[in-house]
Amino acid sequence: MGRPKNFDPDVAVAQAMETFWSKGYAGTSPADLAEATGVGKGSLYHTFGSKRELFGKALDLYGRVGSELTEEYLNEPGTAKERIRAYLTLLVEIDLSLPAPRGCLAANTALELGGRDAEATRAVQRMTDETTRLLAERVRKGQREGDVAPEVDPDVQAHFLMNTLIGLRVTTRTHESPVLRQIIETALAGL
Amino acid sequence: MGRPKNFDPDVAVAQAMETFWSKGYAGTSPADLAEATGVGKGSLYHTFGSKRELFGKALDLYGRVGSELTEEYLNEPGTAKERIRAYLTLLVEIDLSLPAPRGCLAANTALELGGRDAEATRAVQRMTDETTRLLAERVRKGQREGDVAPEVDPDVQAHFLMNTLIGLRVTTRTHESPVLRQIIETALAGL
DNA sequence: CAAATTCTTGACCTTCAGTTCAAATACTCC
DNA sequence: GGAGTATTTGAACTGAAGGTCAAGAATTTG
Repeated sequence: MGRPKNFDPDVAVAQAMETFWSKGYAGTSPADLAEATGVGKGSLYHTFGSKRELFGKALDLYGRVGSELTEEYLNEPGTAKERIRAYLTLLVEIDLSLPAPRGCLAANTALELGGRDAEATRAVQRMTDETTRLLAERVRKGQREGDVAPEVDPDVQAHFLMNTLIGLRVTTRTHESPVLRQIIETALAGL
Repeated sequence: MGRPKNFDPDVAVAQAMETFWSKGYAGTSPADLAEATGVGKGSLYHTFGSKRELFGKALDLYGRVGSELTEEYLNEPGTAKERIRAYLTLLVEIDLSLPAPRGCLAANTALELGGRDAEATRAVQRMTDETTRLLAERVRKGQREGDVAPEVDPDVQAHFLMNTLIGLRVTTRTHESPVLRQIIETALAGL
């Protein structure tokens, strides 16, 4: 009953996510969000309550999409080293293909809101933990399949790779593809 | 001639640096800067021209202090691996000892202003390049002294370590000391 | 001391971020 | 069609960010 929405909230969240990703949380104004979604400011507030809540939804979406992509990509055929290399390379190349690299929304948020926004910090932590889990799982799979040495500690290795990944997505802001490839190759030496 | 300044601009820049470091560029208001420096807003504008220019000075100072610290710390007695371990550990522990970790001003700036502020991006790039250079030099020294294998490529290794360092200073926002130590240890395996 | 110069203070201005709201609009059910 | 409900729209509000400026205060030079 009542007037039907003339926009899809899920689509709007996705568009908001892109905007937050490119411009940061503080750097995105309600006017920006209205423009990005094609929805009036008032409507956005009516639907999402506040900028912060919309951002929360955007972060959640980012986490879901990211972990899906990670899982799929890591588990295509190949050795652990090959798949993790492909995964890291993919993320870097996507970012570099953009007019302006924007890194990882989670890492950006950790830096922008870390400490000052407990909930955002927790959300970021959940995402990194999830990715770390998937990496550790993939390393274990590699050990079962014999392409990763048994003395490697999957959890330690996963934390290390996650840290490298975060670094890469900052380094894309200032460095070019060849350097990034070398970093990836060096990081994979332990596998 | 004229009325003498009743504050030291260099000190004010240092205080501004701390504030930008903790709160980010956009998150720091002229009022914040006035409070942090104990200097009136008007005076700050009179001396530094604009918030952006003050930030530029703060970034420069950060670069100078950082590269000095890096050089000294890396070149105390010990093997390359020991000294680089000590250096990475130092930075992480300093950050963790703070009420709220604030990472690395350069990395924070790369994420906050990367793309949108060409000069800031260049400044950050200069700093990372400088640190990378110092790391590469230290690896070479290790090779001369026989504690680093000759087949290691110092430049590649330095880029890799720099990337790890950047990652660490984001990861401090969400993770605890033991995990960070493991990451450092894993990253040092190539030395 | 007067003149010239530079710095400080704090009020003031403009712009915009973030949000709210009243009125208008679109729909369903009876 | 009218009642009731939900959404849209854009105007309007509040507060603060970033910056400017006129007036006065502190100094050196003559």
